[in-house]
Amino acid sequence: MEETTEMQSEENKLSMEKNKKRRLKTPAQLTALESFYNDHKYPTEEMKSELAEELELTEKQISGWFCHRRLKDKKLLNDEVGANGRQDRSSGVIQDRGSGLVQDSCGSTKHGDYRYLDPKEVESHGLYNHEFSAADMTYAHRNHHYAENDSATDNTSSESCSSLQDRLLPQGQDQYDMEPSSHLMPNGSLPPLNPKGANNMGYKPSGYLKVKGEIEHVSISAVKKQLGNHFQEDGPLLSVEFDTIPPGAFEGQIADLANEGYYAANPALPNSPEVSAGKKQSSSSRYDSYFTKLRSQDSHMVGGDFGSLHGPDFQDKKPHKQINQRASFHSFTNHLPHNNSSLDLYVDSTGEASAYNGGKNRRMGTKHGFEGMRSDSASYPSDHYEENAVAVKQIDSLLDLYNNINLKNVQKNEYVKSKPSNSIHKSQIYLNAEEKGLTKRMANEEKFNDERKLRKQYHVPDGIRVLSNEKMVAKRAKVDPFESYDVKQTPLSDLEPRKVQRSAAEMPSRFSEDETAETSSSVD
DNA sequence: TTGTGTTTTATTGCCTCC
DNA sequence: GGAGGCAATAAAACACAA
Repeated sequence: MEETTEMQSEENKLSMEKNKKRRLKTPAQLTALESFYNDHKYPTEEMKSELAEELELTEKQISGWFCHRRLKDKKLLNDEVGANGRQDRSSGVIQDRGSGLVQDSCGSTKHGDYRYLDPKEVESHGLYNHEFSAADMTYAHRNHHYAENDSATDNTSSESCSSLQDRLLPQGQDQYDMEPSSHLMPNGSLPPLNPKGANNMGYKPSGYLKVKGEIEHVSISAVKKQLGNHFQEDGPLLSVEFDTIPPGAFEGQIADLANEGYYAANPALPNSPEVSAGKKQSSSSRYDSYFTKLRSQDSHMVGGDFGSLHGPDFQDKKPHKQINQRASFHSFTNHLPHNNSSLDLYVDSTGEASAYNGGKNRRMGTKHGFEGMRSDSASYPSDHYEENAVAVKQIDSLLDLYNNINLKNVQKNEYVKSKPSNSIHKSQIYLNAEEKGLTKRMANEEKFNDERKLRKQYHVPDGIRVLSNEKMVAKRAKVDPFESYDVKQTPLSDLEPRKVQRSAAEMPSRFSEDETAETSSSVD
């Protein structure tokens, strides 16, 4: 009797061990899932089964994972909103528009959260592919108008179609990178932050926040634009405290606007940080179809040669910004946390990189390009290396499959033609992203090595979550006009070190606690 | 080493839509 | 009624400080 019980318990034990209650997804699986989630938050059955097959998981697991992933996104977004709610209420009319955006990133339809689009609808209707409805196009067009009007301070990411941009910027990373001044105050100091958000979120502000930041930036940049040369980057912070508008400032800009469209001719303000120059350059050229194409591609895909864009001054002033910019396109390959360490990173002049993670266990890949990506994706404990290599191949094939599908649609779309940079094949994007990804990551790693612990604490795959939120917000907002604005919340990876470095006493007195994050986005 | 907090995974129940 | 999704919950796995 007892014997049988023992035997049964033994069997149970074995069976328990065999079917562990909880099995952690392998890093490779997570990478694949995250990558896929980036593009498809609501995968179809087909996708799920295929994914399940590729990853050797059950469809149930896949479904569950996606479900929880969406919940996670939602929760994070809610946290973000909660942490920044007061700021939202203080943003006036423009903010109202922003607040109209739905916070929920999970696409729950039963609560009527999404007044614009159901996420499923978005996906099934191929918003990615820009098959907008008339209303969508109207909205997008309006948005485009905003983007164009703000292009004087806009940056290279000012493509009006956020979804396209999302496709272009799988992680939305380059947006941050293209916005160097968002990380620095005009005097080179670090902008104040929203400590609460930085603390609590553990990842870059995204989605609603980003949109909201951009929304505010519209007004700020409009003022900047109008001020033109009179705008002082090192002056009082816009939206917080304005200098008296110089006499004639508006006339001059009106004339400029009349002559040059909305481009506020203001080349390279003396004190203007790279953004101004960079943005203006990129935006001003947006209407030159050819150069737009080139620059757009260059900026987006190559991360922009900011050295040439901004000249040596900029480089001298903000060397680490250059690093950050070079590091644009933190592609989807960088989905995994903990693989950041600066200690042994080196990027030589050819862009070739050697990276050995000084952390626990991540040995980074050594080459850029796909190899870099793969090694990146496979930068896990050695026992996962082989597995990762296989999985990354699987990711490639999966993403290619769906990306190609999307690409076909994208290429069909006439709208895309006006946005050349957006029509780039995603695989190409990935390729470029991968080329840049490693250097960027390494640069970031070098830059943010000190905060590695903090990041680890949150298990934040830097790009993913942010992009996911952003993408969702953008989708639901019907391609928010301000998605294209370059104003971003400074990535947490940028924020945290500053948070550490800057004590409260160092904070500019004019920043209230709530203003910090807001202003940091507004300043640039 | 241990306790504690956080994250991730799995399960269940309920709701909505078809 | 079934499918799919969300929300709540439990528990394992993990990270980290003492």
